[in-house]
Parts: sequence; C-alpha cells; structure tokens
Amino acid sequence: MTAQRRVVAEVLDGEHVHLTADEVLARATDRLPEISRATVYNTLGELVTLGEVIEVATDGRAKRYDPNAHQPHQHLVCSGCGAIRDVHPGGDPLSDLPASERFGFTVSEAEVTYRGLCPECAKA
Amino acid sequence: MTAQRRVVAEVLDGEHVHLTADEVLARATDRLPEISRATVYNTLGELVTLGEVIEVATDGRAKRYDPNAHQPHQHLVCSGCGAIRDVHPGGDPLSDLPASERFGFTVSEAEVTYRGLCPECAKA
DNA sequence: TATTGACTTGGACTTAGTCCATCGTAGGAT
DNA sequence: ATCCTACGATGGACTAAGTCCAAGTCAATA
Repeated sequence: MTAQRRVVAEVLDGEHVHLTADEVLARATDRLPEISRATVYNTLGELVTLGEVIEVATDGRAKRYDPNAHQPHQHLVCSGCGAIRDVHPGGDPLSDLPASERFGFTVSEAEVTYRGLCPECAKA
Repeated sequence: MTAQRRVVAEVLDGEHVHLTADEVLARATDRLPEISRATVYNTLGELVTLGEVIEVATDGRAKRYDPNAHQPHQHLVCSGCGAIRDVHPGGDPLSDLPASERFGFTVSEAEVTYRGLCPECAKA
C-alpha cells in the first residue's frame, strides 16, 4: 500500500460517487501533486479486479468508477445532464431471462441502466 | 438518399447485426471505396436520430449499431469473446423500479445487459 | 552495502470519435 | 444549355480516453 494507492482509494470513498478516471486523477493530484495518470489507471484497475470498485459505462464516453461495490444496485441516469443515482429495484433481473433465451451461456450478471430526465432537466 | 447513405443502410441490414462504426466503414468501403469515415458517422447518427438504429455501448469500447430497433430487446454479452446476442426477457424491467426509487426522474427507458460466458468460452 | 523486485513516472502511442474548410453534384432557375 | 445554390461528402486535423513501455525510485532483504 503506497501513498499513491491510498490517495486513489480515499478519493473514491463515499456512498454515491461515480467519478471518471480523469476526475479521480484531478482529485488525487490535489492531495499528491506528483501522482501520474498511469498510476491512477493501474490502481483503479486493481480495485476493480479486487471487487472493491465497479466500472460503469453509462454513456459510451469515459468509464466511471463506483465504490459502492458490496451492495448490489443499478443506475438511474439523466439523459439531460448525465447525473447518476444508485437505485435498488425489486426483483432480480437475472430471473427475468428464461433458459430458452440464454443460448447456452453461463449468465452471471445483469446490468440495468434506467434512463430518463431528472427533475431539473424535466423542467427545462 | 445518396449512394453513401444507401450503402451504410445496406451494411446494417439484418436481424442480429451489432457492428462498430469502424466495421460499418470497412464493409461500406468494400462496396463504395471512396466513402469517408465522417460520412459513416454522420449517417449512423441520422439513423439513430430517426430511430432506425440503436446505439449500444456494451463494453466501454466502441459503440455498436443495432438495426433491430423496432422490436424491443436486450443484449446478452460474452465476457470472454465479446459475442452479442439479442434476447427477449419476460417482464418489463421498467416496472421493477418502484416510484420510491425514481427520485423524481421521468424514467423512460431501461437498458439491460446480461453478461456471462458463451458455450465456447465456458469450455476453455 | 549491494541486490532485488515492486511500484511509479512521463511520454509516446492507440483507438474512437468529432470538427471543419473545401469540394462536388443534383436540381432548380434563367 | 448554362448557371446557381445548397446539401452532402471528403479528408485531414484535432480531441478524449485509455494503454504501453522504458527508465527511475524506493524499501526490504541478503
């Protein structure tokens, strides 16, 4: 555990954080100016491998890193401003996929993204 | 309707096609060698706006373009080789999100990606 | 002290996509 | 038939996001 890794982990601390790698780098640089981009990517990759952080690709742009990895949840994304909320729907989406629709795959995960407009963007 | 647009539309014809923009460009170039990258992106963008084609971001890499836009469906992706299948789960995922989890959003869409291993990759 | 090995660094590189000035062409006006 | 105009196409430059790599640093061990 080096200073760099600690800083990256600290930056990602919190309940409803969905930062891009560049945002993580910016916040990490505030605390440890000499940290490099490569180290941020390396550390994020390790955290993902360890299962401490989840990679979320909500928009086809930069990936976001979600430290809320131990509580299963899905994401609600505003199509207007890109705001992201964690949500906890009822029911397991995996059970909605019947065996006849699995084509022999070993299905292990269902990722759900709800899209819509947040209250601010719905007004405008 | 120009020759270029027709070629892009032809390339995307089919039921279970999930091509990246570069793949569309490559196939289009086979038929019309002087077509440019910008035209492919422009045309894909128009098809998406028209609702004829759906943009799918299954992997955080290149977006894929799915012409099966008129039949609601979800995607099953192999974590090993990236293969994509269209699937039609039972039940509407939107109805799994209770009002208490909507945070005032106007939710209009739910995008589900199932992940797992295809038969080939599960063997290896 | 010297060696080892893991981690970090900065910069070059790659991929995916966008932007823009210019060019070509089809269709309408004269 | 010729000229105009406007839209679409072109290619090249540019940006964003991410990866790769050779070299440097540092701490623990022999």
